[in-house]
Amino acid sequence: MSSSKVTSVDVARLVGVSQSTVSRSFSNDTTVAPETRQRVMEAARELGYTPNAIARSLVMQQTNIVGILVSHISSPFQPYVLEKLVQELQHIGRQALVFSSGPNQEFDDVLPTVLQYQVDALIVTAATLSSERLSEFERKGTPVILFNRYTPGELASVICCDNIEGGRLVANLLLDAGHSRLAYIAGNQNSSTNRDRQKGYTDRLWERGAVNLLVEQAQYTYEEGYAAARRLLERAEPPDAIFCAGDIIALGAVDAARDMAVKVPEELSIIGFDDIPMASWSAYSLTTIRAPVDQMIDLTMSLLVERLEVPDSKPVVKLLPGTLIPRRSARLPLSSFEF
Amino acid sequence: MSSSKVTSVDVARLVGVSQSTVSRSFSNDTTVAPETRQRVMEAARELGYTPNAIARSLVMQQTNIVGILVSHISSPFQPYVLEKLVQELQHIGRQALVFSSGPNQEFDDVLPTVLQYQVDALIVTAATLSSERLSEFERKGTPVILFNRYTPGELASVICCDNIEGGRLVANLLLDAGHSRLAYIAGNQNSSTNRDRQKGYTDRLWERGAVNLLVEQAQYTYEEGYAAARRLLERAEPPDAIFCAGDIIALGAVDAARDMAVKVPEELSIIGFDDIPMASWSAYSLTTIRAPVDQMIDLTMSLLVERLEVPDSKPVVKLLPGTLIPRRSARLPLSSFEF
DNA sequence: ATCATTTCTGCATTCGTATTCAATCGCAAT
DNA sequence: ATTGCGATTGAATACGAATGCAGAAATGAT
Repeated sequence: MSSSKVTSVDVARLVGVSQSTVSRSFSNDTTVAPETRQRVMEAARELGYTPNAIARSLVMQQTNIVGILVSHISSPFQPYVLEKLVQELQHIGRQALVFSSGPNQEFDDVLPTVLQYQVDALIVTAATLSSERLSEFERKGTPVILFNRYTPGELASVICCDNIEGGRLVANLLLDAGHSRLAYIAGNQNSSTNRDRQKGYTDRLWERGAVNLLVEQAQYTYEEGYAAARRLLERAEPPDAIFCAGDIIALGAVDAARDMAVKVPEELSIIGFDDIPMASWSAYSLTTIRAPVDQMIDLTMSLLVERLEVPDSKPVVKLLPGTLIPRRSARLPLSSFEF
Repeated sequence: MSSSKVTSVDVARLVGVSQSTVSRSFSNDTTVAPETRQRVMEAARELGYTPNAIARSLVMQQTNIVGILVSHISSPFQPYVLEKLVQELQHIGRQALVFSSGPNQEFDDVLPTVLQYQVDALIVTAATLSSERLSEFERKGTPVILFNRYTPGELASVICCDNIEGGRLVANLLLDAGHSRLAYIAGNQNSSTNRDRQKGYTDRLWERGAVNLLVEQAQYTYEEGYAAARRLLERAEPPDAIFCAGDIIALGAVDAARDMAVKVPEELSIIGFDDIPMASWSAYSLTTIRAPVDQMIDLTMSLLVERLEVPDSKPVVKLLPGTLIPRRSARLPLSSFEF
């Protein structure tokens, strides 16, 4: 039952040195007599002293805290990203302060709080952020990185899968394989991932003369994917290929087809996007476009470090190509399997 | 390009009042002339002033930050919990500082950092925490809540599904339905969830005279569940019922059975634990024991608030019963379906 | 032995905000 | 006009650690 708060002053008193010396003992790059440092450390252990990161942050003008804004962690693409980001941040000695927009809570509501906590940087994954808000961070000198979310503008860095190109790739594949009645199941309407995937897909279809596209709306959930696919398959002229805005939707679509006795891929090709873990499960074996998540995270971290350590670094935009993961949910041209 | 750091002093200067008045204007329960407060707020907006939560934390001796320790967010039970916790914390005006133990990084390594950041409380989900470490928090007066992790001892509060009783329930169900060659696929050996589920299951089997139990080890992943189930089914005398330490393992087991042309549930019953979202997917329709997650989270939050606001509140241990969710992956006595 | 250098340590201040205590003002009652 | 009271406000200090500057001690050079 030692006193609940032990400060560097207490340690100093016990050792018989000044508070400065205690402070210096705890930072590696300062000059303290080895023997003194050791006595300080011993006393610290004895008293149960832990440096106060809050106080340090105040004087150092740097918290070592990075904010992470997420929405719908539950969507299976996110947890992996979040976990990795948290771990990588720990790795470079930063902490992750995580904010989430609830179902009906807009991000702009939580941003004031983020600002108050003096985060050194902010990573935004799959969320909508108004540019006025962005500029508040910019003005404060806090770098913002949009992860897998592409918004034009120079206020923030962007690390994103090239969703437009990915959509085009799918269009080409499906047409090359001879599909003729194409469909798209969209994800959240205000997400940039959905917007870009849809745009690439439909643009390319249009360019190649496939103009009759069926489109259904869904949120990024299994259930909505299932329902949307059902609606498509119950039509008089059901599609023979469905591109889904995300894997989670596609998995629902696969099950919908199975439950309606529509053979995948013989009668219906289904292609997803992201390559979440479940896509590879043997019950699904989902053909999909893999977003290079690990690479994106690596890039995010190195960009973060640069923006934190190089004073005049500027925001950067990086688009990374997705790659086809051919599995068994879609009939594709043989050439797709060649790598 | 206004100055990157605006403080309450700047606002005070602009309005022509003292810093104290600015500070008071931003806290609700203090007495400031309404007209003055308004002028302060206007000036604050004009300058882009945001209160500095770090400085406030230092003087208030309270950060409003709650630490959350997670391991393997990727295991599908966790993201939902994490998201909910983060949102609920926001709801009561606290932030979540998230720490993760990497694949080979023990928790004890990150705890010093947690301590440094002066979190008001700590929530630990599914991780191992030595009791020496726990006592450091206790000594500092920081409440610790173990979420879904039961460790004897009075140093921390515990909110946990009653895994032992859950395991017993499964044993009863499988025996009542007439299964005779029972198996268990274990999860991480050092997790309390696995330990307790296994204990309840095997104890009850033993009590009822079923002594020939097959056991396989796995981590909490689909792949390891798949592999473990394969090993079981390749035996000379394969089991006719498998209880898995977690749903994610069970899903792998279902797919393994399917791939080996073992009919589920006709030839093999599979029961999981947790009721993760995928368990209800039509490709699986997994019979499982549902951990009352929402209830657990609600309890966690109210307990947290109590421990933060009531000075002498003591740690609390709460065990909540799991409930059977009968689906189509197991043959069960008819009575199971009656609710 | 003297002075120059290096190494180490203490003093005092700073970071930005909350809060105690005392001062001031306006206004009503006497 | 004087006193008293409540409502506002300002001055000063505390929170805990980092750091520039200047002594002090120790070492080395001459």
